[in-house]
Amino acid sequence: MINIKEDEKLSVLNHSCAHLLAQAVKHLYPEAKFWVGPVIEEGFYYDIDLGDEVIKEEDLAKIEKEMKKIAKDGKRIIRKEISKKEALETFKDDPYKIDLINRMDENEEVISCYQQGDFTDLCRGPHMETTKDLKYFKLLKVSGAYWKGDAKNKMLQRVYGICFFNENDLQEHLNFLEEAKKRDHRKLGKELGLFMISDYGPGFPFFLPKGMILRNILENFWYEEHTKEGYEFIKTPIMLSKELWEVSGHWENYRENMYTSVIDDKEFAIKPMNCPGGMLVYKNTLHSYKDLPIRCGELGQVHRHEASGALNGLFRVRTFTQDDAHIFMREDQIEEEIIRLIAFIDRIYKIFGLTYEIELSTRPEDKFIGTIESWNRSEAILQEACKKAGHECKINPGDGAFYGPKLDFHIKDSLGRVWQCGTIQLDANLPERFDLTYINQDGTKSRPVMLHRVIFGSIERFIGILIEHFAGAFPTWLSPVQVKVIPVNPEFQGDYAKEVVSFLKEKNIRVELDDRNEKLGYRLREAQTSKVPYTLILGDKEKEEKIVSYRLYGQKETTSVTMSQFVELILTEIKEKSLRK
RNA sequence: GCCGAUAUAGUUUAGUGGUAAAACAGAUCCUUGGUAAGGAUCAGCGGUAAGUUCAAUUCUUACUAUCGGCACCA
Repeated sequence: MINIKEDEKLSVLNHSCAHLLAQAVKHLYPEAKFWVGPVIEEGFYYDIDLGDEVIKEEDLAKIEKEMKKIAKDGKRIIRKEISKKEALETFKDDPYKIDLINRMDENEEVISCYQQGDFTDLCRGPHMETTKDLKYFKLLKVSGAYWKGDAKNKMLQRVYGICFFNENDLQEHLNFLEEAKKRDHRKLGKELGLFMISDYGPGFPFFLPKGMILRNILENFWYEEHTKEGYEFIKTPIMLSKELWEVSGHWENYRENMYTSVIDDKEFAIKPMNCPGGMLVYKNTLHSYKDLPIRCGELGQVHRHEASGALNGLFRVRTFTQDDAHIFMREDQIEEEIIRLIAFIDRIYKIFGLTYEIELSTRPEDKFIGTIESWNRSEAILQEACKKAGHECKINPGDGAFYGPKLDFHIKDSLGRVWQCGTIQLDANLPERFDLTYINQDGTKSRPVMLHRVIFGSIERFIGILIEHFAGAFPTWLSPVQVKVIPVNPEFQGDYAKEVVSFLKEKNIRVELDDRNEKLGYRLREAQTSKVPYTLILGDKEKEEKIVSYRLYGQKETTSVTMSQFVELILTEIKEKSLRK
């Protein structure tokens, strides 16, 4: 996927296109007031206040037409430098621009503007020389957007677009958007029978039999890998009393997202996170310094009341299963444990063919518990460990959890889109709140520190990402159906087909027989559209010679091998968790 | 939650102020086929609730859900 922001020339082009958009909007809606029009990874947008008027999807064509007209006229884009006073005068009719000017640095005495024909905009630049260069653009969508990104503010209208230097690049980008649409996990999830969401439970997904196979494989894989890494496992209750959430700080900091209920006059909350339960498990027994680190994993189902507008297939749901674990350590073990964890996460992502970047999210401005000193210390430790693990680490200020800073893993899928999945959160606060201790060599008590961490993030979201990443054509080890067996004529080779099916089933291969009275071509086609990795075609030749002819997903030709050769081939592929070519 | 759009069969869509259509999928049958799309027959539909109207799937309103964003976030 193209990142406009990272390409200097494309950035300038798109920035100029944003001005062109504003100019066209001004022509069509003279009352329009303008906030800002920055370049983003996928093009540009402009935030506009139209008073009572509304730009709708169908108006975009009209605006585009006006933009083309202005561009064709090809006015020069002229930079002007004026004083703050002059600027306040020039933009006196636009309160948004006045706000921008007043927010500027005291010592920034000279303010730059860019003029093209009848339109002048406040702007640092740089810009293209003339509007003539703006030929290959497309307006993509309109929506509301809060002024200054703050939900307390008024909503402006945001128009998104993208601009390229030639028709080909533009077309390529539009094709990419089409491709992404085809891979939409909501669409594929429906087509492949993986999951559903009912109107009776918005944000509460149902897993269907095929999706359940995928999910069970992922969970078993998770248990296996964590066992190798020295984890032990627990399951904690979904619902716990209000007092617990008061101790953990969730009642104070997270309540608006929690489902609560009164039982026998006592208030309870459904867990939005697994940590407090994990704390209680730790406290259940005494711990020696020799036992640390304790790595305690839980595939824990949490419920969070997410805003209705945030829901999106499996990506944003109201109940999901975190592949959670809490690691309790001595202070001197933190760094080593984090480095080890980063390597673990790296190994897991590689198996799926996913690349990633790490970001450090620091202390939120208002909602946090603990002291600023302890936050600073934790942030420094995370950053240092990340560096020592050989990874660069961008800073994402103010995005930490309320109990601690975190390293976030941003996964890049096969289309180059980015998703946040894994996170490692360093927490010195909850051990304090829950008064966790361990016994030292000299018999005194010390406070452990803990890590919260997930690798998939949520099983649901991760499955959504995998669906889109693989476009529904999962590697064989993950495929709900691994082999489809099709007798050319069920009447003549049906028995042989059944024999083959039961043989494969014995080897724990997930196999389906298609001996419907449908044309061969039709059944083959269906095997392809259901994205099954292997289709076995069994005719008289195969039956007589006791062989099978297999066709790989996405390929036309077939290969004939003996049964045992085929089993060996597929079992090796499953064992090695090979990615499909 | 906010801005905007959408809601018709299992799915994808068409169409209409006079009582709903197609394709695919499904069922039964004919066709017994080496890389989908021959035939016959059948079954199935207007998110919910109000309002306007002689008459509403069609117009209006509210609600609900979904989609594109914003805000929030695993």
